[in-house]
Amino acid sequence: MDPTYDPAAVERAAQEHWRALEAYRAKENDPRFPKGKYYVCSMLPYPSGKLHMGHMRNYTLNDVVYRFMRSSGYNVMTPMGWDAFGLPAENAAIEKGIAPAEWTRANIADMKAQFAPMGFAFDWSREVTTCDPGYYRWNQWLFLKMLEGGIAYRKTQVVNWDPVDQTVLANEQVVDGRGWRSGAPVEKREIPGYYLAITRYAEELLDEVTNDLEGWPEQVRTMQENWIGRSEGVRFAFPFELDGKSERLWVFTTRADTIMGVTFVAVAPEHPLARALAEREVARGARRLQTFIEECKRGGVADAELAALEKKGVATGFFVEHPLSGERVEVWIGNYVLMGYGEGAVMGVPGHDERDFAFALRYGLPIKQVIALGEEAFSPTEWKPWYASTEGSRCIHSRSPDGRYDYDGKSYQEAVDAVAADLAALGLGEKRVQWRLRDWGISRQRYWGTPIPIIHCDACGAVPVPETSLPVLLPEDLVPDGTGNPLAKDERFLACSCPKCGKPARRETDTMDTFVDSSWYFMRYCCPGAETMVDARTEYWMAMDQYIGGIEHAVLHLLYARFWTKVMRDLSLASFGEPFKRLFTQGMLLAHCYYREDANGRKRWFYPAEVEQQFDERGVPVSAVAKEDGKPVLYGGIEKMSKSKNNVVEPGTFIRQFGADSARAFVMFAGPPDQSAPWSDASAEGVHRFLRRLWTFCHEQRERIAAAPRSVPPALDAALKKTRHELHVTLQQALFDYQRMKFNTVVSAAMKMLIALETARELPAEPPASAALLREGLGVLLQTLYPVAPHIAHALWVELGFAEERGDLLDAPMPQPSEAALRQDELELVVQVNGKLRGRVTVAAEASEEAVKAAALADEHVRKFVAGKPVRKVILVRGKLINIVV
RNA sequence: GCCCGGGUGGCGAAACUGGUAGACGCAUGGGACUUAAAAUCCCUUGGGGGAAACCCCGUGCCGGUUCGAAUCCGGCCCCGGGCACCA
Repeated sequence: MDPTYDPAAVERAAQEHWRALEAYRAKENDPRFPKGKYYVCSMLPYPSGKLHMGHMRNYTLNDVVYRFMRSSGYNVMTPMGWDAFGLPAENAAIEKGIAPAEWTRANIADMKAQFAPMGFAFDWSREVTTCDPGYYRWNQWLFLKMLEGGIAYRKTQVVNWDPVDQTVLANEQVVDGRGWRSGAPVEKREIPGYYLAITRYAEELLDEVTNDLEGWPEQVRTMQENWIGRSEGVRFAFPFELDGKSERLWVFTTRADTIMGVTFVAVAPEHPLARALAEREVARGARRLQTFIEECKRGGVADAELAALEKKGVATGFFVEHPLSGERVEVWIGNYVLMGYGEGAVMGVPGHDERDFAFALRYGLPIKQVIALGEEAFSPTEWKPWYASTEGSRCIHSRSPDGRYDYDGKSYQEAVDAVAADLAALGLGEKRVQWRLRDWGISRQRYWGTPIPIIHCDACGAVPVPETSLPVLLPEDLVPDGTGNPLAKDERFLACSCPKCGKPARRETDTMDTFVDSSWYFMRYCCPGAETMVDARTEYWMAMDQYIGGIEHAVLHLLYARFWTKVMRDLSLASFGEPFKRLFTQGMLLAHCYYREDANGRKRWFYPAEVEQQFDERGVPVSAVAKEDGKPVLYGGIEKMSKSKNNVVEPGTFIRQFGADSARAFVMFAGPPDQSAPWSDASAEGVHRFLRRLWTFCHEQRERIAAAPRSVPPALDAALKKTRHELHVTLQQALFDYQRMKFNTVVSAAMKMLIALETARELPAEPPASAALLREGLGVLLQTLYPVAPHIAHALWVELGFAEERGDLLDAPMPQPSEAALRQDELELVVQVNGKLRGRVTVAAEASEEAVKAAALADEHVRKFVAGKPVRKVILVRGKLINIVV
């Protein structure tokens, strides 16, 4: 055994050992694992080319779960793949002039090589690359099935349009309302596209996320619930006449109880009525409405952008009829009304809706109070939150002029019911459940994605590509130039014949949203090489037992994957409707950043390695200087690792110096895995010191351990007993923390175990008992540490002879705390007086309540604080504390 | 703007269901070893007061519930994630 810890040698040897065994190759129904399967998977990475410490943290988490579950007796499988389609490859192509395919494949090779030294337990035989035709053909195939089943359909969508580059822009590519390359103001443009009817599954998606997904974080469940957004309300119509025709303007409201407070209606700029009124106005020679609608087209389509807009509107001078009061209500066009939600029109009740209130104040519209809450005073100039209250509210001034409809005195629910019934009787409305969720638009006017398998024929229209002609291959040699979609300029791709009539036709040039790729890749991992989309092996591994990924995917990806799974279930491709039993959302890895500003205010960011931090005598960081010139740099705080701030920490250098185990252990130790944590070289070296100390200790003790008895004798002296107690309490906590995925405290536990054992080394106990305890303790320590730092654990496990006795660490069962070691004869209790800590007493474990009280009151320190005052109450918390209230 | 999180020493954090705030680690200061440095080891380290025993204050801010609050409730401030074409 090498007396000094050489991580490179240790890691090479351990990896070679497990490679030779093909240790991570998972087989269905493997008889070695009677507890059954366990499928753990991390969200697949985008192959950007550079692996950073953030990846390291994510996949270490995954690996720790793998190893812990395997040590617990499960047939564990963990795969890896690449989310290979997407925008960054096109951007790289524009910048470097190389085809996205080439760039992407080179990146994958690079990243795979960078993964190698980390020792992750991936079963690479299951690798999925989403830009491979063997994968994306099934996106196309399922899309065709969805078309057949009516789940996929075509309608218009609104996109960001760059008028200079003649290109559709992603929201990300719109910066301050302008195209990021051209700088031209972005416009909204309507174009046709394909949609998937996720709203058909809204009820089920909501119901299951609320009631069934108990293994999911509460916050993600809440976010999805709110996203799906079920609301009960009333859909009703304002009748009107236009050009002699009777028409209806439909709206949806959750506040039908305020219907008598309507003083205007607002429609979206894209609403057919808005267009009709604008055209009518143009015919009369005015362009006020047209101008406003044009104005609303400015800017992008991102909801965050729209929501932040100043609420503006324009009166149309056109009136509709209030369905109950019969009053004339003016139609406005409002920039805040979304065509995609509800009916694209809303009733305006300024008295009881904050947004309408502000709108009415701005444009001098009447504000009518129709709800009262107790004695609260209503002011038409100042908004108060109770105006929108539904609890304890009563309708007032809610009587139609003809007296036919009267809701005065009714509560929220009574009024809603009555209004809905009255509208229904008129045939002008009914109760309705409205979803916030919108159908999923999957068409992208981009090259690097799955081609949508449609052929456009002048005679037959949009014709699906026959199943037998799949996959529609994406040409891999095109180089986008930032204007338009290169597929639309590629004659080889475009030219085809209509599957229906055989005449020359054109291929659809839109590709699919990359969320399609990530909606089912985890099922494909289960069945490498399958000739169908999925097969029986998928049924074995799915549903996934533990899914791990970033919180940023809480809604979109996770909702789409759930939807996709349900569609597959309904097509009899899966027996399960929910893909992920347990979900863990990991936090980001952050890093310090440093900069200097030049005369023009431009920032130059320094790599952390170029900077030296200086501290005052109390350890408070005071300033940082650049190593190159010794002059100060400014501290930019702890930020998300990004290229632009030069604070991306790459694992390579650290691993070469300190080893993968140190890097793995530190990223686990840095903080709770579900929260963001900063990378720090100094702290990481601290973890490395721990591993080195462990190695040295094992080396020192190896002969004593070799000669030690295999089990700890039942009778131990007090000092050994105490050490063993500490060890097993720590083990118990570590096992609990493994289960709840708090791996930071697992690393702490391993450190505490080493401290306890180092202390035990000094104990003057009789040699065999203390050697036996050391042996037991190191065995426990190595197994506790193993999932986090597998290589060093493996090496020491072998060196200390555990492998010979108990087999390979991979499959050695996790140790369990011993009841005997956990038991204590005496307990130390904290004594509080009026809730403040005033003393401690040691009592026998099974001492009676009376005896404990007596002991506490006898403590001289406690007596000082009780000091003759009458004891009003004594609270005893078993095994913890006693509180004396005086 | 809307939805969801988070805020504890100089720093990363711990405290499992309301019960000893700061485990474990980093950094800092002091010391040992060394010709020296590195490495290693030991001690100190929330703030204030005190010679000491010990006392007071302290978990973003304000208020409440409780024998007892980092933890529960109400209000506020700040930071982060998402908002449907970044992945």
